[in-house]
Amino acid sequence: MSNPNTDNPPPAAPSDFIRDIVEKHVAEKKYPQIHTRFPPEPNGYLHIGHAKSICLNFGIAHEFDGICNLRMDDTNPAKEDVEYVDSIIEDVNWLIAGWADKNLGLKPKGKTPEAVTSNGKPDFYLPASVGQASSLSPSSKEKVRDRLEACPTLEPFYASDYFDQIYEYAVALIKKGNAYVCDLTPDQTDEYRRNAKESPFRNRTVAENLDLFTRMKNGEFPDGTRTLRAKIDVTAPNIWMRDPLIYRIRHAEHHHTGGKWCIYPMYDFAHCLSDYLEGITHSICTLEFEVHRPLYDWILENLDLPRPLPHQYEFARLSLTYTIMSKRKLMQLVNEKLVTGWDDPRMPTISGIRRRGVTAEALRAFAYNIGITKYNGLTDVAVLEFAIREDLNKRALRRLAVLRPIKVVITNYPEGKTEELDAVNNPEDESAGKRKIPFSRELYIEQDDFKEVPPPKYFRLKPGGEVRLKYAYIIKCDEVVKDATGKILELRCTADLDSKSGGATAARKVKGTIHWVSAAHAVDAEVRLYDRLFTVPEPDKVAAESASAGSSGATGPSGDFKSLLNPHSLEVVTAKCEPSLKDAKPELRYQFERLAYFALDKDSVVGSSRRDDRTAGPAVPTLIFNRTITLKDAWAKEAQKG
RNA sequence: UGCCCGAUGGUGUAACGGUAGCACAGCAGACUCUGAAUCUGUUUGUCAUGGUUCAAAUCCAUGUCGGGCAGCCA
Repeated sequence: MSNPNTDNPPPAAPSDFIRDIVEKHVAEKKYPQIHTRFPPEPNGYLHIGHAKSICLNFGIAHEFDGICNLRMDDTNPAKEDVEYVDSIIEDVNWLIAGWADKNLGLKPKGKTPEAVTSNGKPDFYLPASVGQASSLSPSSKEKVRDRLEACPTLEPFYASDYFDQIYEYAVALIKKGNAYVCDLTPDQTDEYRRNAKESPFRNRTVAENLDLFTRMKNGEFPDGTRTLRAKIDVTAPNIWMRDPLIYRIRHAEHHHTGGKWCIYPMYDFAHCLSDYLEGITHSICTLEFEVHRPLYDWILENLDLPRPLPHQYEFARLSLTYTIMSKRKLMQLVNEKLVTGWDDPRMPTISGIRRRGVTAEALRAFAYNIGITKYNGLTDVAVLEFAIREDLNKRALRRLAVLRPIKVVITNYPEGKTEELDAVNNPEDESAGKRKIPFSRELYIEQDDFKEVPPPKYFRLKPGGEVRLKYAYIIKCDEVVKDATGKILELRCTADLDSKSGGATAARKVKGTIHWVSAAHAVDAEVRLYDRLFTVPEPDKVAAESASAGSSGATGPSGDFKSLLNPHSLEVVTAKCEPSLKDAKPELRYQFERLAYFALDKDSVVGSSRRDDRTAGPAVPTLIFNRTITLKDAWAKEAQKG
């Protein structure tokens, strides 16, 4: 769980066209219970676009007291892997934890609908129709939950668990004369379909089709030599109704079913039936599947399945500025080591976002804020950044840390003296309490907080100028000490020793307040300063343009989005931190005052296992912070104007 | 090219025949021991043209623009 400090109140449930439909169905009592599903293909890591879908599907289940199944849409063994299955489970659990985890549909490990059959029928996890529901008690919902809770080892649903059923449905379609085995090559199939021409194999007998399909299943034919096609209408204006393929031959090991199958159902055939088998009521997907909906309906209707059938609804996928969402391109970044992995904090993956320090609450608030429509828009990444700052502002512990130090000597402060000053942990949350920070004669301040030649409106430290050291004294810069090259070595300052909190001149107004760290007490930390991964707002668009414009050839045929990577997306510094940061905890969030929000990276070694006993070589920082996001910086904007 | 879908300030969304609202961003100011947060104010919008109607962002028609699909991927 991501529970740093405060539990922010959940945002108000949003309203959108899909929720309107669900609400109407609930009012009509059309279904015994609302049942959605989140069906990723395990061929990559989940990204923030999936987070939108997760929040929609689980949000609906949560708001209407329903269930949302997590289902691996794993019908293509060539592209899928257990690594992705595992990451998907982790990411979904993280995102819904403490929110919709009670609405998560899982199943007993190893069970399939067939495996739990009690009367010869598949045992649906929730009623798939009103007719079947009548045999269930009104508390069917609780039964489902009881069943889930009673089983210690639960797992997500897998489309591949239904391969037996789906196969039987295909046979049923053949027997009805609604499907046939086709021997056309891929190229021929393509050509026939484009030209609305019937396959010469379209009118094979049922017996012949049954025989051929059985032999396909038995592995008698090589990949690509035969397919099973639904017999619909090759002249249909919608391409997907022109006798679509529903099974293809793939002699491949499947990550979940192993070597059991050498034929695999296509998405269109597997998906609607998986929805049906799980008793899904609202099958929500993105816009590109809209043209597939007639096929979705056709399959279920032509199998004469009991009604009401699941229904498909489509919404616009998320696009974000300065971000790419294509799994293929993200994988390219990983494979070519342009980032450190799928969970690199610069990646738009859920795992990357999490590692960066963003909380699940913030991500959910973002998903709620952007809404659900059928319009293909481009959301400003600033909306995400706002959600992150809003969340972190409320929960982050304030700390003093100097990223790029300059030494300051307080010449009128006694050598060897140390004071412990009170500092507030979180001004947004009084219950977070206070801590002590040490003050002494030699300090570090931020390089940015001193200017020998200050620009207009600069109210930090300058020669002869005064500034407040947060929680400590007002100091005045008397002297700038430089080396032969003109590099600043240290600033010599005097403090107004009465200006500390409670002191005689504590109320004196100085325009600037800056952060600092006592040099003798400072703790070093590696700080990874992340920035956006791309330099342009629409990397996909630019890449596409350079690709099409580009017989110039320099950027290559795919449009080289990699040339748009921000070379400054990661900068690593060694920061001087106040000593309390020694005890930083991975589950907490920190604000280094006046700078940014940070979270401990998983590479850190913290607590009692800190490697303080290191003997050889330079000290390797064991404290590693990731910059989640900077504070808003009005001064940067002001300085730019000048 | 065929089929499908969409269009409300800079961006994302709401208004479901009856006052065009919210959020982000921007701008200006107040406050501030974080140039943060908070608070106040504020610029900017119904794709176009017709039609229906007492009344249209909303219904209809046409056009324009944008997106999707045309894998034995999902």
